[in-house]
Formats: sequence, structure tokens, C-alpha cells
Amino acid sequence: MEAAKKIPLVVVAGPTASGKTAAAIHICQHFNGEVVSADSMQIYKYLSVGTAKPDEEEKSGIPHHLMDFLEPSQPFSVAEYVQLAKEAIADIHRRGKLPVVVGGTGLYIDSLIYNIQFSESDSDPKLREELQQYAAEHGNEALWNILKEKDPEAADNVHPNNVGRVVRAIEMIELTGKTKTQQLEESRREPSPYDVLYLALNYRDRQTLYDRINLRVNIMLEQGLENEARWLLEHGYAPTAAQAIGYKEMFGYLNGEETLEQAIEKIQQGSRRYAKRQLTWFRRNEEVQWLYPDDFEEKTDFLASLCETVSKWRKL
RNA sequence: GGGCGAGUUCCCGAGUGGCCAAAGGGGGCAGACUGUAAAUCUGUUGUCAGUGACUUCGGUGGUCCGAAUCCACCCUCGCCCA
Repeated sequence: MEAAKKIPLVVVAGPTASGKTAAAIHICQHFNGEVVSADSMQIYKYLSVGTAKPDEEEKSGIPHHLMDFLEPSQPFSVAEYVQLAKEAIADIHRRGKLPVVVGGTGLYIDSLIYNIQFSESDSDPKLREELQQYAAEHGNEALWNILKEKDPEAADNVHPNNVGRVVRAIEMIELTGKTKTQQLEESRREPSPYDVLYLALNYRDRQTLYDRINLRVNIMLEQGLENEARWLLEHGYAPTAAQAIGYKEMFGYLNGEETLEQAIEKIQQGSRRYAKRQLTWFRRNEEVQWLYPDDFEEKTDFLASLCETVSKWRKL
């Protein structure tokens, strides 16, 4: 009903190595768009090969936002992402262009497009430390029981072994005086300012996706993943950046703890498992429109079909 | 040619007469997910049928009420002696 007033926005999601980047750039070229990255690792500078950032040639002159702007020594969070992405989108829209949100970080995408409100207070490292310690000494169950008492509903939604989540739920209460359950509810009160076309790429044949992943890892190595990993090791990195697949596995090799072959295998396997988790995330969202490149003989046919989907949506 | 050791479910690996469809780990599959999210966590993993049945532990044949577990022969691999 209010759709006309909302900001139109296309999301191109999907698992790693599914072809999101190329698809998004294609959309931008045909619909006068600009890319807003929704990737928790491409935000970092210097981590380029390993995060599969598009190079200048691939970008084809399309502006890319929220990519390649943060030092690896800096931590980052969803809340910050949403804040920055909102600003970027508003700016793109103001200039009469179409924002195209591209990435595989489901949490970032959904928090952004469903307009999740994050509370002011964020985290308390000291408290986290204490709670972690408590779990280590008394058991995960014991810590979980504390949560169960303060916020039964939140407790029922988190497994005792997921200590990080249990800690955060308790932290939320300590920091704000409100339970996680309350805060979740409050976070969804603001309606979304966006009119979203939520696309996600996938392959009908899982093996095709896995083959693409394995191949891409090999290419990353040829393109200098090792050097980027070495750079990270020498210059230091925040816990956030330390999680990036490709780098953490290379550290073992660089330290002489394992062979290059072992590292490569781990990277490929880690990437495959990551892709699976991404699929689980996007699959549960009924709003997502799935697109399957392997339904088409030629890549150009797929891209044409993609444009058609976007066209139809724009005419609504 | 002789001696010894090993062959277990997708992989590694426990199991040495019943409590074994077979520990544990890996991998696979499925799921959860609101300030670390490329992270974290959960479930499941012989087949079929809903408390049961059926096929499996290199092969074949035996012993036994009963075998992955014992015996015989055979095959394959590893090490040692020729």
C-alpha cells in the first residue's frame, strides 16, 4: 500500500561462489544501480583475494559501497553494518539510482531489510569474560540455568552448549535491564522503509556448487592468498577478521604445522560447509526468490532471465 | 618360498562369543540463528516397516543355542626372513 513511498532495492544473496557478484553487476548495468555489499569479510581492506572481492575490471565502473573500507585490526558488528548500509542506500536512492544489496551474510541482509533496531548499548567484554569463565568452571548447563531464570523464553530458544549466545542473552539483560525476549520484540517495531526484491542464487545440483567452490579456492591460491594471509599474520587482526575462511587455515601452513595441501583441503571444506549454512539461512525465508543458473545452457541466458525478473518487479 | 601383522559400516578407528547395526572422530545431510555470523550451536547418518523385521564387519565353509569376535582354507595389503 505504501510501497510507492518505499525505497526500491534488489537483494542478490546466495551461497559463496554461486555467482552473486557477476549477477549484481549485470543488474546494476541494466537498471542504473550501485552495489551495496552485504559481506562480513569483504568489508576489510587487504583481504581481497581470499574474500573474492571483485577487482576494478570486474566492477566495470559500478560503484561498490561497504566494501574494502575497514582495517583488519578493527572489529565490526551487524549493528554497525546496518547503520552504514542504510546511509549508503539512502544516498544511492537520493541520486536516483537503484541500490543492489549483494552478499552472503544473511544476518546482515535481513537485519538491514527488515529494519531491525539495535539498542544503544552494545557489549561488555569484561562481563562476557566472566560469564565464559563461569561456564568453563561450572558447565554450560549452569550458565544456561542463570539465563533460564532471568529470561525463560530466550533460554528455551538457545542450546546450553551455544555458550556465546547464552552469554550474549545474559549480557543484554545486564546492560539494558530488559530481557532479550523484550528487545527482540522491540527491534521489530519499525516497518521496513524498503520495497525489496529478494533474490538468491543456487544450483540444482549441489555438486556443481561444490565444484565451483573447490575451483575458486585453487584460483585464490594462484592469485596470492598466501601473501594476504602472511600480511594478516604480520600486521595483526581483530577477532572478526580472524574468522575469515581461507586465512585462518593458511596460518597453520605458514607456521609450518601442516602442508599446503592440508590447508587447501581445509579451506575448501570450510567453504563448502559455509555454503551449506548460507543455504539453510536463505531457505527458511519464504520471501526469497531462487534463481538457478544451471537451469540455463548459457550464462547469458541466465543473465537475461535475471533481468527479466527484475523488470517485472519494477513494473509492479 | 617362509614368518609375523592387518583387512570393520562413506573415511579414519574402537570392538575380540550374546548387552552390536556395531564406541569415538571425520565427512555427508538437515536445522537453529538479532552486536564474533566466512562465526557459533543442534539433530541425524545400513535398509525397510512407527516399539519390530531384514542385510552388514575381506571371501568361502565350519564350530556353537548364538560369531565382527573361535577354527579351516582362500584373497588382498604391510613389515621381516629368503
